[in-house]
Amino acid sequence: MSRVALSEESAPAILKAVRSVPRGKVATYGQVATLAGLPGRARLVARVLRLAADPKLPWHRIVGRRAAKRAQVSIPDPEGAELQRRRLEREGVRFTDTGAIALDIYGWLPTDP
DNA sequence: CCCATGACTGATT
DNA sequence: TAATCAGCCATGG
Repeated sequence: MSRVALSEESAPAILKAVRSVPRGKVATYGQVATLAGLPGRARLVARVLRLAADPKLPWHRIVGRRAAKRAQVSIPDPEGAELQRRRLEREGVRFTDTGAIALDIYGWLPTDP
């Protein structure tokens, strides 16, 4: 009867971790997964965010690790990627000339609120 | 059970 | 820095 998908079951913890990322900072999918107690489930985090309908959710603060070393926000939809970038820049997150994010500066460290 | 897909990631080249 | 490859995990056909 209760055959609920794992993504639905883990959603609460994942969304909570996402909401814990402070403004002006960014976290990676893998980081959020670990924070949610689901190490190694980065793709699960991505799935949950894609299906999340909560407009209050700061999903734009979650980026792929690739976004750190080079330009790639992981979002398939070009419009969504552009929206994410605008939202981040609005919070003070700056991108390099190549379109990458300096995680060593804006990457969130749970010990740095 | 096999296979394909994906808002991922680390290692290699 | 960028492009590839190979693992990885959950979901759905």
